[in-house]
Amino acid sequence: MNRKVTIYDIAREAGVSTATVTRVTSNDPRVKSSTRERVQRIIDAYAYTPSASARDLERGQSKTIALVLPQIINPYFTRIFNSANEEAIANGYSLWLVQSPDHKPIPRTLTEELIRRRLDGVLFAGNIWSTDRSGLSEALSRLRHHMPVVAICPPNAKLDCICIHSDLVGCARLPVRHLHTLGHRRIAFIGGSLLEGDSSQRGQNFLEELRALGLPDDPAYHLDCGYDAESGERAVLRLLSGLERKRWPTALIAFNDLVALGALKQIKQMGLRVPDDMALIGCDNQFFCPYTDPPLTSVDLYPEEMARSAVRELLIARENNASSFSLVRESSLIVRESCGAKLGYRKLE
Amino acid sequence: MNRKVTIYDIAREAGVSTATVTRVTSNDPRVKSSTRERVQRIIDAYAYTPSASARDLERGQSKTIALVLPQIINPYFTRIFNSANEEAIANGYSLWLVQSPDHKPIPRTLTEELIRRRLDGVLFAGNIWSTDRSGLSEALSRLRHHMPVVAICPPNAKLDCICIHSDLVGCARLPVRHLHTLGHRRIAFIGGSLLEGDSSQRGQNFLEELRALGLPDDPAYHLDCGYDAESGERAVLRLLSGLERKRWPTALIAFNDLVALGALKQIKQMGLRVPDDMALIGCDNQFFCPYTDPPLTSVDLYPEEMARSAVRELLIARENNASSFSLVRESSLIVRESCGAKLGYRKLE
DNA sequence: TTGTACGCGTTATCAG
DNA sequence: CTGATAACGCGTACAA
Repeated sequence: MNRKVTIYDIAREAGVSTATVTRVTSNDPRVKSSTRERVQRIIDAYAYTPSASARDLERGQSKTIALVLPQIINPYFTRIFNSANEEAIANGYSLWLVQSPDHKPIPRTLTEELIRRRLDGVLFAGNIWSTDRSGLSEALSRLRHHMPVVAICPPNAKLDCICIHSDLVGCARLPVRHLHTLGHRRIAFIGGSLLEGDSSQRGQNFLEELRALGLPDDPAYHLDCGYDAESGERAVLRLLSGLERKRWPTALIAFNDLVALGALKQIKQMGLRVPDDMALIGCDNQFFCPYTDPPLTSVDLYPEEMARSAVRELLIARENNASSFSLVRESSLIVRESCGAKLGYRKLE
Repeated sequence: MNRKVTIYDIAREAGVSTATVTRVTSNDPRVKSSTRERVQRIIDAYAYTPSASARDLERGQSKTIALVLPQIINPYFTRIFNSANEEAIANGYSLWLVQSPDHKPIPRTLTEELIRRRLDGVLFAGNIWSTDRSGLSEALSRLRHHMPVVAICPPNAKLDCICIHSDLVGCARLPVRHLHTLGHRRIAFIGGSLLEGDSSQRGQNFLEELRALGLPDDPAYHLDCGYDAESGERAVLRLLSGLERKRWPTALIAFNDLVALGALKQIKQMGLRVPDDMALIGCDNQFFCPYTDPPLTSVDLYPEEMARSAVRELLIARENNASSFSLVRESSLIVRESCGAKLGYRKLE
């Protein structure tokens, strides 16, 4: 951890001006090759590396974009990070991962930090628009004042930023239709929230789909709960213990695969078989889906593609700055065994 | 995205010097409260935020440390990130997550970038010391020249940096002893590698433990393979199909829970029951362990605590710069059902 | 092809 | 308590 060697040291040692050193480090062709070699030798000898902060200061930008996530434990977000990271790097940017807890206002310190660093953009993902998140629009508009903002979330005019959204309709329709085709009539939805934030969309669309098919949308058939496995366990227990047996749903749709994982355990624990007694469909098509018992049917929202597009939009928006909504790709149902289809199983009413 | 407002604008508008503005933004007490208020008003009105790069340039440091991971998909690394991130923030630092693929040299561009940014430290985790990673020592020593380096990895003198390591002995001993106590005599180990890199330690310790207990350390009983679920599936297939039935192991230890997940599926697919026909123990105690069927017994290495300590060491090492090895906490066996103990199951030889 | 000189936005120092 | 001014390390016109 020595004294930092600067461009001056190199210039002096090589007997050239700092401008020439810069030309060498930035591969500017306007340098005699003999000079270049000499300078490069000194650079190597001194292990000189230009300072990023000095360059950023000069250029007025950091070549970095931020990804703001509520958490990273859920592998869904991991996939978003990975994909966004790749795309950023491919475009010569760095990605900075920041966490901002769900269901809480975006901390003032966070937005300040983003601005302070003169980031070239921010990408939000994951339940941004929760109702208990006061001051969200203010935070976003303050950010927008300084850099392009893209959110992976349901289209929302209030947000006034570029929204990349997943296929919320398909994501509800696909599993409901599938189960309906298999003969199911009493279908329940667990997890997320019907009232609050982005995630409510999923539940709302589920209800609409039930109505469209003329199925009962009994309020007892949708339970709000959290987003993790434990929530899934509890939700199933609560759902079934609240209904007399003959009104039990024959199929369950979970907000995500984590919830499904918990639900699966609880269903089995209650002595029910999946899919025979209770079909189950999750969402996100996570890595563990093929490995549950039975393997979990799930909806793939293609988060990687969303993240990639989001980064692209961000980079484009640096010129043309407008808010917009766009869907990247329709979701698809990945059929495994937990829904019963693979087993040729057909529910008899 | 307006023209950036600088400290000069604020100073001029408030009729003070830039020094005073700095004093206000940095809460320096040596400012008359009336002046402070006036300046603060202007700052708010203009939404002024000091530039991080200018400050970094002046101070010669970035208040940021890097976490270098081979990947982030494996939730084990997610936990490390989370914990390191928290600890960094608690100390007033930011954490920058960087990926550098396994089994490949650390790219020159990466080390350059770390130095260029004048980071205050680097934290490596995850199979750093793989043999096919040429130039590792060079890369590390180059980094060490500029900033403290801490690695979460088995102690290794060649690395010449601070090593925080997990309890590699306990991590092998615990499951072996446990299975031995339950009556198992033919125990196999799958996943990771016995030859290459950090992960070999795990396999080596496993073998030693077998010998210590006088158990057969048949080479057929340890299979190298990858680190994910698919590897686990394949490993089991390969293991069992290579042995006549009477020589089949009665228990399996997997390199990690992902491998165990795949193994579990394959074992069941072959018509074997877990734990009755084949006991199974994983490693990392991941979130899905309670939700496999049967719930997976696993070893907890407490990666969160390692990461936390690693960050602390890093921050301390900025003064006192020496290489050292240390173990943070002993691992423990989290007993669930896949090993058979909970069921009071006892293997008869 | 090379060098000079200035600006980038802050913070720190020192003088008042 | 406040102000002037010199770094900080680099990129970039502009001049040579």
